Amino acid sequence: MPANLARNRIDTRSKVLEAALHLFAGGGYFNTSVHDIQREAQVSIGSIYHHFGDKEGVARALYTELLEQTDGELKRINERGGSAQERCRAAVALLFEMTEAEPKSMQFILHAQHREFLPNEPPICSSAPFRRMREMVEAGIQSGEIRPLDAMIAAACLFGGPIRLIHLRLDGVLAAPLQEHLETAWDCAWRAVAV
Amino acid sequence: MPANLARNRIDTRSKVLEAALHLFAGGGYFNTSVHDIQREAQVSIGSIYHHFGDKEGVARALYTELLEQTDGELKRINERGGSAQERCRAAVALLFEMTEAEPKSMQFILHAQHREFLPNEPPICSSAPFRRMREMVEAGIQSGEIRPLDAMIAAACLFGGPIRLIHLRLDGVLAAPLQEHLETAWDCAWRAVAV
DNA sequence: GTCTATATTCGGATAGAC
DNA sequence: GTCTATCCGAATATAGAC
Repeated sequence: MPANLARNRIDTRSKVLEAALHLFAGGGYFNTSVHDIQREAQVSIGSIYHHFGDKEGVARALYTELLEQTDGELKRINERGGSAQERCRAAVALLFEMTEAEPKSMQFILHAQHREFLPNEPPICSSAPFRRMREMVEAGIQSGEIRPLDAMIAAACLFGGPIRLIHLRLDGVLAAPLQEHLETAWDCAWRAVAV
Repeated sequence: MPANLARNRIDTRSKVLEAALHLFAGGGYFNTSVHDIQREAQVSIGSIYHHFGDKEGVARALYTELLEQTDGELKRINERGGSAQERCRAAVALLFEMTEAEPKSMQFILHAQHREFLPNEPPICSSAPFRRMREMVEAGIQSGEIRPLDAMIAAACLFGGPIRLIHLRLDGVLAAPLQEHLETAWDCAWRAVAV
């Protein structure tokens, strides 16, 4: 396959996804028309339908792409080894960094109600990244770092505070970058479940 | 004003709101048409526009009504007195009870992205109920029950876990009623911020 | 205040040339 | 693979009788 052909294909595809992310994160899926995406991406509407089938296909591609990316980062944290505490803390740090570096992505992953426009997707909390975070908590329970609670409950209690802060930041309620709150937030989170 | 006239007016209005809540909570605002509401409420579409102006008006009425109701309950908790710890715990218990008793209301208040369809509303976290919960936390900091953190951060850390659990329950990920997790969830939450 | 019928806009999706 | 022009259904909102 000629390189420039592949390049063009990728370019169009990613131009669409980038535009869609921008618009979905800003006004939401339903307030964004395919015509809006087309205009923003500087691509014809025919191309969008050619690549993604329908509007839902754009959202689905974006969703799975972002989740896979996030899951990859979490996987790397796990592979670095260390205690459950260190891994969980690194996960929170990662989410905070992502929120500051890619607020739109975070907005779309965490803040949107996907089931309203991707009816076949399972709830976000049973997606790969969330499962992986739960696994970290399970490991912590096994190793005795975390109190012997139901893993699902413990994960909610551990990550609930940090996730709440991400929501507040995305809503513009918190003025300062999340990193400035990392130490405090992590301290609180860990106290909640530590032995 | 004749009683039956008032009755009818209230009946129509509340029939519409109940139907709208059902549909909004089930499929979301944008997947619900005014015709759907009309059908579900057994009311003419003209009545809906007469009472609420437009579709957004229905959502707004529902939203403010539910928030006021919730805020009223929280206010009563505050008026009962007691330590900040007791009040905050009562707030969590209230939210858990509401989730089980009125899952649709909770879904609509907590889970929906209101800014997508009520563009003029402030974010939910700056609404009256959330403000009131933050005030409870501030009182706890004043009284020395809670560590001297930024009140916004402390509130997020304290209520983040329980709110996360509510989300999980509404998504059908948790099988058991939230009340069964109240003791554990509160214990974790309080450890996060207690002195 | 409530109803039915209707207007109008808009947005998702397709056709078919290049 | 990309483009433009077009179709068509759906959904919001209104008109106007009762």
